[in-house]
Amino acid sequence: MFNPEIDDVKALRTAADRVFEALQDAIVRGEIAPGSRVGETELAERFGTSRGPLREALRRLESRRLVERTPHVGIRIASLSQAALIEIYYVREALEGMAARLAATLMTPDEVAGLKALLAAHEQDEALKADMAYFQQEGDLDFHYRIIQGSHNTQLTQLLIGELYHRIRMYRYQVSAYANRPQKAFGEHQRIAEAIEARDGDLAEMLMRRHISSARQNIEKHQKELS
Amino acid sequence: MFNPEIDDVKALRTAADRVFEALQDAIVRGEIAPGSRVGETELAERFGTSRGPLREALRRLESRRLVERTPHVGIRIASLSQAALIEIYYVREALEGMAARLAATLMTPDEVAGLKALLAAHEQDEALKADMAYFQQEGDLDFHYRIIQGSHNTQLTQLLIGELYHRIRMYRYQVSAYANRPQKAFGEHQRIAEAIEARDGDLAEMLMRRHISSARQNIEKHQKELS
DNA sequence: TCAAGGCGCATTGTCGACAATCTTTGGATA
DNA sequence: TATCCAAAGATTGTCGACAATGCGCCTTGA
Repeated sequence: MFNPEIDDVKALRTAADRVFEALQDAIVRGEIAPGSRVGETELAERFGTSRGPLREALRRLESRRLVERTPHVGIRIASLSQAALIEIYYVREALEGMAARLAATLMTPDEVAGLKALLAAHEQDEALKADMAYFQQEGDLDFHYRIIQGSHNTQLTQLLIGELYHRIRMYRYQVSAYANRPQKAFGEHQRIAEAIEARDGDLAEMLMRRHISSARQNIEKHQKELS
Repeated sequence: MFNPEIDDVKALRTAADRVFEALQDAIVRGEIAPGSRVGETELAERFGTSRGPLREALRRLESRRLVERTPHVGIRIASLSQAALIEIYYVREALEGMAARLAATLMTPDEVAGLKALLAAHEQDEALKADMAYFQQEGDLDFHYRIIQGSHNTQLTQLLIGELYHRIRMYRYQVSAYANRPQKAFGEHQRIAEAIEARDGDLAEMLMRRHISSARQNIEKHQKELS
């Protein structure tokens, strides 16, 4: 198998990079309470480094809006408000719609085959553990990742996977996943995949936008019920 | 009187923030050659600070993809390839299309009036200095900025103005602006504004996407001619 | 003459200490 | 009793020095 520790050292040489990933992971997983203020010394100690590399990591996390910083005061872990989550879904709708459009044209046959295989696996899962929302969520992300990468647009991919998705995942950990209409979503996934296989960019974009728009409306409904 | 040094300190408290903005500006304006390697000590000296704050600024610029960093080797100023520019235009098309859609619904009457006033001013400019491409470009950005902010979507605005536009501007400085079909673009701007004023989100999005798509195709044509 | 290996230099990565700023706590006064 | 001011404590911002890594040059051997 593989040794994560050695692997880490080889993959991320500098302490600043290491603490960046570790801290990002801790924030996304909710191991640090959102909205809480944290001291630099405390964090540096926790991750076994000094404040120098830590501050570099914080600057990068600030760019990704995972921490909020106020000069001379300190940093606090970002908490994704309900309003911000809805806003992100509009951004997702636009970007992933475009990704689906591009994927319909640019995905290689191998990538299309992989997408179909993923859906087949999900179909099995769905029969077995229809109510295990967590795996549903992760499977959902896998599906979306593949289409985003299928756009063959590096800028688009970096923006979505490299920046937005961390915050979406953070929110999912916070509210431990809506009962996110799994069977309905699965059907939508399949029709999107079919449109891509048929190389129909217009349709793929439209279906993807509806898919994400539905998810957003679902979230909005839950938010209103809970308030 | 007033002391500019103190004033600087008041505007941007920390040296890291100051050097971040200054360096970003220098990169976007092309004052530092794209693709060139630069030493940390050299940069720190240039901006009158030490390497600590400079490295924090570099991390943020790395997040914005304005510099590329390789561990233990150094940083180089990003150079936007032609392929990357095209990719960014697809992202723009998706995001600004969504912005126009949202703006049609959410812009306040004041904002709509401001947008129309801006276009009226551009019409005057156009008559006076029809060939001054530079002002055309800046006017173009003003128009797009207003619609983006009119979306009232903070995430969308941050993504476009806070991240993407810096790189687009950088490219414009590099190639000192295409003769970017100014009169045609102006007409498109006006029709977009009309759609927003009519609160027609579908139309506003479609027109904005066509507008940006045309610009992209124009750039692609120029790229092919020059190669 | 060319290639391979090692040595030295330059640059980046990290750390601990010091300075600057904010927050809080305590007390004095209205 | 409430409010304002001041001083102390704690936290962030900055700096210079030291360690670690990579790169280039020189030497040495075939």
